Order: sequence, then C-alpha cells, then structure tokens
Amino acid sequence: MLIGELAKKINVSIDTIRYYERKGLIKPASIRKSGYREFDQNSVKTIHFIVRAKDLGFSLKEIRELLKLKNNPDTKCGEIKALTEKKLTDVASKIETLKIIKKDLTELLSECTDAAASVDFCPIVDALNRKEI
Amino acid sequence: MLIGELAKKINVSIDTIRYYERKGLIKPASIRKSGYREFDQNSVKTIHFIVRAKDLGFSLKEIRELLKLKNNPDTKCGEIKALTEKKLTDVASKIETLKIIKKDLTELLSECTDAAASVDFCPIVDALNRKEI
DNA sequence: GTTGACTCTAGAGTATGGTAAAGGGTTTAA
DNA sequence: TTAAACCCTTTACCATACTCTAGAGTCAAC
Repeated sequence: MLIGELAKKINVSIDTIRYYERKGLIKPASIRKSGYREFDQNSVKTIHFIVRAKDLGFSLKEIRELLKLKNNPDTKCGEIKALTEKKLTDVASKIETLKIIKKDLTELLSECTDAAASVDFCPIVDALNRKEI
Repeated sequence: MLIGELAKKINVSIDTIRYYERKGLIKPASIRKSGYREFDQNSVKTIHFIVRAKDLGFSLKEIRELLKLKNNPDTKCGEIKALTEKKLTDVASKIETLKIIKKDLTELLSECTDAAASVDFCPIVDALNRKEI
C-alpha cells in the first residue's frame, strides 16, 4: 500500500509517517523507482506499536530503541523490561512532582477568600512574592 | 545593579534574564546610554516571582499574564484566582493521565516473568503489538 | 592607557514532535 | 490525453524555554 492508505488506516498524517521514517522508526517495505514508498502489514504493525508506546509515555527516541530491540532476535525480554521499568519510574516521579504542585496550588487557592479584593491584597500574589516553595 | 549581579543573586543565567525581557516578563529599571541594563530590588522580586510561578507549573506566557494582572491596580483578586484554578485543573488532569499510564506500565511489567526469554516471546512487546490501550 | 571583566546585539542552535508550503513528478481512470 | 488525486523532496515553521556564539563596546582598576 502507499503512504496515504497507511496513514488513513492508522489515523496518522502522511507527514507524521515520513517524520517517523526520518527519525529511524520505520522503513518502507520497498521504494519504487519513482520514489513512492510501499508499505505492508508489518508497517501497519510498526505504526501501531509506535502509537501505543507513545500513549504509554515513551519518546520517539525511546521507541526507536524499543523497535531496535524488538527486531533483534538476540534481545532478551529483560532488556525490554528494563526500559519499561525506567519509564515507569519516570512516570511515577512526574506524578509525585505534580502532586506537590497540586497541593501548593490548592493551598494558595484556599487562602484566597475574597475574589473582589484588589490585587494588592491578593494572598496568591503575596505568596508568589514571598513564599518559600 | 547590573545584569550579572542580578543573575548571581537569583541563580539564573544572564541569558535567561534577557530572554525573559524579550518575552515581556521583566523590564530593567533603567538603561544606560551604553545599553547596559540596570536593575533594582523590584527586579529581584519579579525574577523571584517568575521562578516560583514556574515551579508551580505556570508557563512563561501565563506568568506574563500574572505579572500584568499583578501590576495593574484595577485587577481583582478573582482574576488571579481564576488563572490559578485553571492551572490546578491542568495539573490535576495531567496527574490523572499519568496515573493511567502508570497503571498500564505496571500491568505490562507484571506480565513479564522471564527476563531471559527471547524478545519473540516478550509479553511487553506482545502487548504493544496487539493490546488495546 | 591598557588590561580584564563585564556587557551589548543579533542570530543561530538545542530538544521534542510534529505541521505546512513550494514546486514538481506519478498514477489511474475516463 | 488529460485531469484529478496522489506522491516526492527540501525547507521552513510552530511552541517551549532556553543556551551559545560572534563581534563589538564599556567600565573599573592599576
């Protein structure tokens, strides 16, 4: 199939597929003399893989690594697992950071009881000016 | 004080301060004929404000808005509060998304019990290939 | 008056993940 | 054969938040 059909099938733009190719995530099954890329069912699978890994928070760089491992018969499952564990750690750490931010924002909001007050007496501005966060 | 002193005081790079100026977040108290920027205690406060708001997840664009409100005597506290509430919503939503990702990653990892297995039988790869996430 | 530290502007580069436009070639069906 | 639909490459652009470079000017001290 040509790039347009692949794009439609996965609901991804043509430009995105070409971008993934430039980034080394996918290769057309073959290329015509005219330059037209031809893709097959493996290409469909690969793009699906990319989309799903992206949904799980992997960067394109990390996905390229995953695909390289996946396509190497010498790869052990543990290598994939290690990358996944690292990603889990990253995600967990981001959540913790955001939770702290959430708590701080909630505290700021709770201090603001008079929405009609002048900004000169706004406890949020006040806190941003002075508070140790 | 000159830009170097301000930068050292807040532990921010000179380039960053000039960048903030270009982005409309801060203005030097005065500028010499030579072009040298001069800053004062207000500048110190403003940079502090920026750093703290950044720590709370506000973008530079949002911080510029906050500073504009803060410096306008007609601003009501409610306007600041609204921005803060919006940011809290954003943060809460990010946390929820990450939690789902975390759950999915944890599930994937729990399926992988044999790190020495070939990647051909890796449940994680398998899941990324087929699973509906 | 000269040295060294500091500052200036303008523009380019970095990373991320694309999107868009310009200008031109290919395919397919009527 | 011609027109529509599709594809190609190259390059530039978007947002975000800086960071760095080049080349030149300024300032304070000695």
